[in-house]
Amino acid sequence: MSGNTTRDHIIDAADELFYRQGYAHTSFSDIADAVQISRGNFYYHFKSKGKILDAVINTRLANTRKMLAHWEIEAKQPADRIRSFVHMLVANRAKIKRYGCPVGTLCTELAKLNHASQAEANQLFTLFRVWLRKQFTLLGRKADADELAMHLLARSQGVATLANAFHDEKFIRQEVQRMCDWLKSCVESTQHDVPNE
Amino acid sequence: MSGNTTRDHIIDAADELFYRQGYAHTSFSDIADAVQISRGNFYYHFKSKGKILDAVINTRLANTRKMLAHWEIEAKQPADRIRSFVHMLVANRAKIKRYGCPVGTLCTELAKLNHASQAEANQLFTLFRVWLRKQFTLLGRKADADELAMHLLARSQGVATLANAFHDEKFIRQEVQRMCDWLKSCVESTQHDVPNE
DNA sequence: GACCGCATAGGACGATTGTCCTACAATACA
DNA sequence: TGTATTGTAGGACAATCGTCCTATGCGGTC
Repeated sequence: MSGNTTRDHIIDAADELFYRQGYAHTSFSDIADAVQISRGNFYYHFKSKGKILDAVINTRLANTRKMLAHWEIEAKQPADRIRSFVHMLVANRAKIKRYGCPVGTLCTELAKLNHASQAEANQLFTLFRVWLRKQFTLLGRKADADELAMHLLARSQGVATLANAFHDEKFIRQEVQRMCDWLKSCVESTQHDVPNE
Repeated sequence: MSGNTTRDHIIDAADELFYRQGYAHTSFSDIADAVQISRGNFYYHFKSKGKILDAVINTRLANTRKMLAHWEIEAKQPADRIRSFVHMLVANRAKIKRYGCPVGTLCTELAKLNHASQAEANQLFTLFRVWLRKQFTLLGRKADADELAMHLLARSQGVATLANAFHDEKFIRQEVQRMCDWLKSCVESTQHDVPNE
């Protein structure tokens, strides 16, 4: 994913392991084994485990920003952009089924640990929230854009949580269809309010 | 909550701590401090940490069954019963804001740990799922009762996750209102399909 | 009072954790 | 070739974990 320095390899391996096993349950030995590096040598690259977490979060933030920007370029219509967001659930359905949502599960875990990097992890949610809000505003729903953004964010979180618990990919497809229907009704009711364009 | 034997006190304390801090992050010392008991003495009551978890899950299952049965007695109309479920989010909003949903966060954590008690914890979800399905069936939505049950379950999970991440109680109220509106439209569309009663 | 079973206290145990330290290999520059 | 910088290996470390063991106290029953 990132560059090919040892530091980047550590971040990549930690990213994947944090996702699969959780942050607290992933030890230095786990990451060391994945990167094929000595455990003690870690502290040359990162001063503490928390610093690795911060680096992973920052990488995720950067990747998310790129993805959101890409969706804006790819689709001109805000409704299509929002569909890109919703469709992410389908695209990642196999991993979501096994490990849940990378953002949601990390934020949930850090909240329980009362970890110092909670706020930074929550920025991942904020990134999606602000972006969705922007799209709903463009849709002509300025007044309740944030509410709609949070609503959609919550629904995707719920889908990921249950798909993970019940190990059910079909449920993801089912709910994505529902979300698309809902989005359609959002657009239609807006077009009804606003006279022409 | 439960009886007043030492064993019950341990289960109660573990229940609360597992909820607040997570299972893995809660040590025997933590529980021992809460119950004011010697750490080593634990193994007289439970052979392993996993056994405590099982006991906690079984307690939660029993309490959930009681709660669901109570909701059925309290309300005759299935729509009102479902409203009881949705309203649970509002009733527990303070704790949900701080610690998320007790069921969702536990299942998510056990999935990451690949813990042996995953299936038992997921039974908590199943309990709600089956109960909701029953209510939607009574509402005359037999064909898609399970889909509607999962849909509502997912939405409450999403609400809990985001309310926790953003530390936002108002969002809970907002989404509960939306769910009630959705439920109303469910009932209305059903009455429209079925001629009379 | 002697005895027995339930309950508890406190500590030993091996393993694992995150952290830190020092010695060695490799590369670049003089 | 000699030297300095950068990266790596491997282990020591204190702390904490879940687990287990043994000694002690408390309650009844003969």
